[in-house]
Amino acid sequence: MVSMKDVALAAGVSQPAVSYAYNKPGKLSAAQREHILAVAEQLGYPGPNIMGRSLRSGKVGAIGLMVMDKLSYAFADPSMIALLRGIGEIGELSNVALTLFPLNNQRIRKEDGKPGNTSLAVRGLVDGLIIPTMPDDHPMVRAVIQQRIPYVVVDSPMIDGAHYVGIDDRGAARQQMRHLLELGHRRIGVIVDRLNPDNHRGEVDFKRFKSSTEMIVRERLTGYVEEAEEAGLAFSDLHVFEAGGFDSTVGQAAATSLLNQYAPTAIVACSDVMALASISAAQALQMKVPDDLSVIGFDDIAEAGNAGLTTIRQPLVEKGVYAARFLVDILNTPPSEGDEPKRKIFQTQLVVRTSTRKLDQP
Amino acid sequence: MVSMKDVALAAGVSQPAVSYAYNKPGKLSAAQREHILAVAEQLGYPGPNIMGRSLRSGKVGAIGLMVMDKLSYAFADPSMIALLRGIGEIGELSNVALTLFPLNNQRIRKEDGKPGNTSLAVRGLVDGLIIPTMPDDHPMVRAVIQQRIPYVVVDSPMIDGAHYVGIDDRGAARQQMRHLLELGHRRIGVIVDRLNPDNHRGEVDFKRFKSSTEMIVRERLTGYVEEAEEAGLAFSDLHVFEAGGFDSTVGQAAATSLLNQYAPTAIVACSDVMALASISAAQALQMKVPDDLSVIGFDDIAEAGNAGLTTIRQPLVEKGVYAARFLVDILNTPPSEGDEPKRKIFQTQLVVRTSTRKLDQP
DNA sequence: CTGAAAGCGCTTACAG
DNA sequence: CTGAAAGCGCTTACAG
Repeated sequence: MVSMKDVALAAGVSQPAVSYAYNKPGKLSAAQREHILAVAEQLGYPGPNIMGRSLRSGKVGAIGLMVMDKLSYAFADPSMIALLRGIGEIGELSNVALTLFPLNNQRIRKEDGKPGNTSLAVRGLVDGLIIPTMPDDHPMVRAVIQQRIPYVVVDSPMIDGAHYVGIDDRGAARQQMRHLLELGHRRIGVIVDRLNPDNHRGEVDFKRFKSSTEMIVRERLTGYVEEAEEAGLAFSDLHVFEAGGFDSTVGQAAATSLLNQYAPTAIVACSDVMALASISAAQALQMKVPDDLSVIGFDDIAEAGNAGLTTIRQPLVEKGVYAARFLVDILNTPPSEGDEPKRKIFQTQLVVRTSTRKLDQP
Repeated sequence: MVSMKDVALAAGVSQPAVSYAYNKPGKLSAAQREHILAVAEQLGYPGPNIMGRSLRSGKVGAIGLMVMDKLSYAFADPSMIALLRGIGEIGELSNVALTLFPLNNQRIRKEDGKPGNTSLAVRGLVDGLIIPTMPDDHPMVRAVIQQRIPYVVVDSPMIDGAHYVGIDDRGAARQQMRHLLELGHRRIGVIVDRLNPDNHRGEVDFKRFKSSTEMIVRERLTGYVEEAEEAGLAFSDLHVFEAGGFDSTVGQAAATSLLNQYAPTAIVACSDVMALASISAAQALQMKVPDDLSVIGFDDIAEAGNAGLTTIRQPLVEKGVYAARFLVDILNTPPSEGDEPKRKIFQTQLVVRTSTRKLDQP
């Protein structure tokens, strides 16, 4: 690998002169600069090495995205893809690379409290991080804060003083539930993806609901319960089922259990993926949507429109745009005392399609 | 930022001792090591900094993916997403991060040949690269080769001695065309996404076909032409239209022009996105698929199944798996003389659904 | 098992 | 405008 030293030697100048040729053209005469670059070209010198540069300057030129679970799951999740598209739009404006960190790769502080390898491989590889939808108090998030890596949270966790992009999850969830109640439904089932990252599947009792570490789902479920209570329904009337994951397969399993056990007339799902899985499950049981079952989702991903799914629209791509923009702003502006954290709470919107209908009076 | 030096000072040991505590436990007594790690913990030392480490060791712990065009386009492209899923599956096994480099961000060698900034920001940020579907002789690919960054090509360009993952594009394309010919179609239109990255749109003449820099599309088009010629049709009988991009919008525009100008009974598309766009265009013109128009795609993305699209299935995810596996192997095995480049050519398969049918005899 | 030295490639004060 | 020095944080021979 040819380095600045080699170029300097061949050009008959000092090594810093080569650095100036690339980074501070004003410090050199035009002739000197051209000579150096010509020699570099001839030697096949590829330009300043990022590692050397960033060790000195502290800047890398990449931003990172934390990914819970496996990377391959993330790329299978439409709402994550939408977020990535949004981040990508800003990333390219700002000329940075985007690095994805699957968290299940990272070695974290040992649980037993003994001194262990607390390494977070993020450090040094990126200038800042976007943290989307992590559980409360995840050790990785603690590590990021402790290392003072600049970061922006999308959706969760809500951290005091952190830059944040999200929506009013509880309010949107109430709107979801209200829609079904207004259509006359009272026997309503709920499908959530997961309340804790422990892959638990099945019916959710009050205790598990309250102990949830996933803020987004907990907030939505809280919204469902609040809205239902105003209509005279208790938590136990709702029949909440947890899929234990984010994909269609586990969603269908959860919905099948729910339908078999409680025969609801409507299902509220905490994501479109879960809602579409519920529709598949219903169809497999020879039920027609919306004639035999109303289903409402959350997100308004592209497939929702195709499938005629009634849902809550949230600006998935825009959230990525804002998160990336916030992060780039932070990185370009040295922090000073009294800085307010940047916050953006987007509006959501009920989109009524054909998967929900008025309950026939018996 | 607390560094090894600080930890060493506080622990009363040399700085290399701290390094050993993290990386070569055998070099220290257990007591010494525990003491150092305890002090590190107490100081909030986050572990060895990647930049410092990689400057010495030459290893980063991340692999990169080159992305033509904008990052946000890539995340909108189902076949790119599938590739990413495959790469993700291996990445997590090997405990590496995945960095995406949008090429339109990268500064490349000036076209005029004058000495310029030839920087490829990739260097130093990743240990190796996956290069998917780039034009022949792209300056970025040349830069990668010149800098001796380990890389694996997916689909294109075909480079002598390069590690490679792909399919038999020409053969698969012939199969596509053969399917329509066997159904009796003779007035056949072709929709390709793009033959050159110059955003040209419209009908493609023989000269443009031959000057294409996009190997994959060129190969497929060559397959169409070869197969058609065996059935007595010339290039000019095929009415090839170029969308000038990869998304549905430009695909619909191209298909609309094709349908209006030549009223074909069948369309061969070089991707499922283009095929589905063609179906939309046909429907907008009050044509029924397959009654008035047969359409065949390429890729077999998820939407193809839902839409009943006849297509060529290629293992999109598996290509990512192999590319990542190849790269990880290369990085873990020092290269030696006489190494054969790794190659994997996957089989493809015609999947007949409901978007194609036998041409009614007039 | 332990410590002091050298150096990875670079940038940035600093002195001429 | 130009050059020599220092140092970013780390790892790896090398000597004890």
